[in-house]
Amino acid sequence: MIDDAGVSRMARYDAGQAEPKWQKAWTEKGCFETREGAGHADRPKYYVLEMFPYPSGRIHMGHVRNYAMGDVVARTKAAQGFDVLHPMGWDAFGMPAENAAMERGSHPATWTYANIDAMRTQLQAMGLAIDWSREFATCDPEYYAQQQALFLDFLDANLLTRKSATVNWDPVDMTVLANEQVIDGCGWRSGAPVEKRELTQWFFRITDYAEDLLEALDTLDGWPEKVRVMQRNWIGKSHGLQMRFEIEANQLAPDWPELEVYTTRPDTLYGMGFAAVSPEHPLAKALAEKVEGLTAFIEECRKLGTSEEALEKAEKKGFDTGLRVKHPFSGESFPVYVANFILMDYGTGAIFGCAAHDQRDLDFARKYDLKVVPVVCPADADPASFDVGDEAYVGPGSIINSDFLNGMEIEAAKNAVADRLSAAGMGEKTTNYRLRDWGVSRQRYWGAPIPVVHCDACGVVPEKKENLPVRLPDDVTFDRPGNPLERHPTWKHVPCPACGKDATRETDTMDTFVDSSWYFARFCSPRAETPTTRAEVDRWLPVDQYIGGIEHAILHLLYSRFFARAMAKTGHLSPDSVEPFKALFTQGMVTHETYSRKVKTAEGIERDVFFTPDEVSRGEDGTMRDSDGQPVTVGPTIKMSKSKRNTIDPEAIIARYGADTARWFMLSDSPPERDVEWTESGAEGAARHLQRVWRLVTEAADKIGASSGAATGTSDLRKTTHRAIRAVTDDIAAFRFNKAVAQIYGLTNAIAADKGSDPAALREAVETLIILMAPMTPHLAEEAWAALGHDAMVVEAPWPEADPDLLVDDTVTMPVQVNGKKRAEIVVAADAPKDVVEKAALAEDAVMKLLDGGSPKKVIVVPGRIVNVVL
RNA sequence: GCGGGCGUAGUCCAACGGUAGAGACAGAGGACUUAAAAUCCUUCCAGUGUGGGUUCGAAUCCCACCGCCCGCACCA
Repeated sequence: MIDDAGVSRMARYDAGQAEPKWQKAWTEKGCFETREGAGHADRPKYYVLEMFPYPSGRIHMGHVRNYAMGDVVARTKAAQGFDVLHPMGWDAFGMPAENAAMERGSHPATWTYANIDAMRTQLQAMGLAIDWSREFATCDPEYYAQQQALFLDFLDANLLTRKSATVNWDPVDMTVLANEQVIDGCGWRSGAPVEKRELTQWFFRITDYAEDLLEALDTLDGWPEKVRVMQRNWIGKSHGLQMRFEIEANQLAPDWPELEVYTTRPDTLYGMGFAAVSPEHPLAKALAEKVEGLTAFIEECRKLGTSEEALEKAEKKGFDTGLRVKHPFSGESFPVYVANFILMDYGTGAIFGCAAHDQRDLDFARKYDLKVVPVVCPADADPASFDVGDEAYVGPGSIINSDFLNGMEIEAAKNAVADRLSAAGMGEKTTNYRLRDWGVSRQRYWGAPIPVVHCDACGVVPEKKENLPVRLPDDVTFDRPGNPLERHPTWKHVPCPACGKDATRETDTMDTFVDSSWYFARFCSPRAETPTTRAEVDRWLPVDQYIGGIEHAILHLLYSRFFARAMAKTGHLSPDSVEPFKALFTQGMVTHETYSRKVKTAEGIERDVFFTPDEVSRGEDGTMRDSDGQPVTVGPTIKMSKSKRNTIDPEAIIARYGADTARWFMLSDSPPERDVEWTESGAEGAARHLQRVWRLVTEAADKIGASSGAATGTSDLRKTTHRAIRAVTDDIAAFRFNKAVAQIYGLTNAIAADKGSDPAALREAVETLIILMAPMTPHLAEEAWAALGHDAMVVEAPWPEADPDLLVDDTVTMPVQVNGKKRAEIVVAADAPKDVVEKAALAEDAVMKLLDGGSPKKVIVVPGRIVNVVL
């Protein structure tokens, strides 16, 4: 940027100089520190929280957007008289720190805390209104000590269980994953296909709360419907029947007199064609020892399991075990298969197959030539001839081919079957959930150690609370895969807390999602010697506004809801705080164009090579790579990502334009829930606007001088000012930051266009502009506020109130439609009665011409809005 | 396949069922300047994805279809 002559250089707003100055001023005055204890109990509380970052080392534009939004809320609420809690911390445990340690031969803590320092500096450069005195990282022993205390309390309250289970094993990260962390059959972090393993693990009993977590979703009206739907589906409640089939006498499985299945369609019991169990079903395992080929089949299923399945569009495969079950009513005999499409995780891991009314069962039956009997007949079909082809019929209808059920509707038939089976002691109605217990054991170092000891004599013994924290040892190595805690020479050898004999520590650590499931509560009293202090959590929780990415719609948000319930049960939270987040806002992503070229590798494979925005320039002939002057392909606008190299570094933007510009641009244009595209021209436009505001303010400061009388009258400028107050206030409250920004542009334009307003009205307009902008561009606002002669800071200024008298007009311009088409405009008094408005409309030339002397069929007058004349 | 969302100027986006345009970006012209930058002024551009319906009146409500995005996905 070329510097200009001295005069205009003086006039320019220098963000690089102003921003650190005001950040220092805020910090010195403790503007954002929220007091504990009595605090500001006279003021209503407001807790605003953005999802805390993982300390990867650098902030990205997604952070800028997220924290800019939260900051607008925090600053606006503070100006509106709320006692605001707006803290920040670090979600600091997890695999990347271990990976970094492996690569660099250093310690995860070194890497993590260095990253935290770097990111704190970057976040502070954004000028966020954060109470940094409450900062903590989840890897601080002070934090995980309290998490271990929670774990022990949960254990005591039967909220935890230790059980052997088939778990998802990530072969790359060499650790267990929760169901929620398996995406398309692959580990959420490593992307490697997940394997099944049998391990003894700690589980939080989240399924005990399945019904509560589901029902309470209806009360979360401050949450996006989308997220509630996703959680509802995840919990996956279904009503059905758990029933038992008698297994016919055989040599193969003499210990198995019956097979238990779960069904939501007991009405189709007479349509049964086969029974099937999961390859992981105990019966399958028992049979595998005796039935030739079954072991191989099960092994094949296990391997295919999850990854290829998606590609191959799930071909149904089965293995006839030779076993047969008896129909409970007809006595008919049906084969039992082991089938690859039966999930062990759901229901009982076994089904009865009704081919005619379930697509999967039909595919399977056609393949193995099994019986297909339609038992539900649609209303418009002939029961005598109704049959299915290759498409199962799943719609409503009446029951056929089903003995005592014939003629019933589906619901009645379900009940009839359930009644008869339960009377015979062969089944009962059950409610089933898709939600599984939350397995939290991880075979990793960089996590909170699970505070239990294994003793040969006493079994699993909880560590004593006074011995917390169970600290991670510092002297560990990462030169080999696996868990360093396991192979540490001394760490795990401890006396049993119960009997004092030699025993072994648990070497598993907790899933990092545990860390983030209660940090919002810890912020209320971050230095307490207990996990929470009731006075503080009772004052602050629930979080009034939580802001973060949609990617946490299930995992983090569901776990946190469970944790709040568990903490309430163990006395760490009020029973009123079981919903930790009163309102949730999920912001969109930050996107950018991509720049690439097709390049052939040595093997002759064509692939894309990407370039960063810094490496290319847009010219008249298209977009070129600077280093070689050759064109690049401008690709789709997608989420900023390292792999596509379409990232913009916030630090560079702040250095170039200032934090206010970055914040302003992030809030402009796109609605916050939608994706926003970062463009160079957009950023420049934002910077230009801030310069313009600065210029208007300094010009106005000259005009206003020292005059300080209150503005009076009803000038256009005053009306515009007060309308902006109303609109911006409403827009910010409703998370319509893009509209608030547009309103501020409107007010800015009005001030720029204003010629003759009196100094008082001009002062009012300019000061309003500054205060309305302050939540978004706080540094510029302070600088401008000072330029107008204020000694106090704008953060201390109260939010303005709109004067209702200035929001209404005396007269309004109303369009006049004839048959829905606009033909004229009339100007009438705002409170003119309908008949006056009607008369004025009908007196318009254009209307009279169309009326042609006749009288209208109807005249609709919407006061203040429109007149429609119907001929 | 199921569920949710979105389609409005060249672009991003506004519009209680009531004049399609608040605002921004980009473009064009002009002013200032030796020139450029910066700044200021003026200005072009769509009738709302498509087809129906409800209504005095539809971008908005309803139905169908098309396109894009996001979840979930053998859940018995």
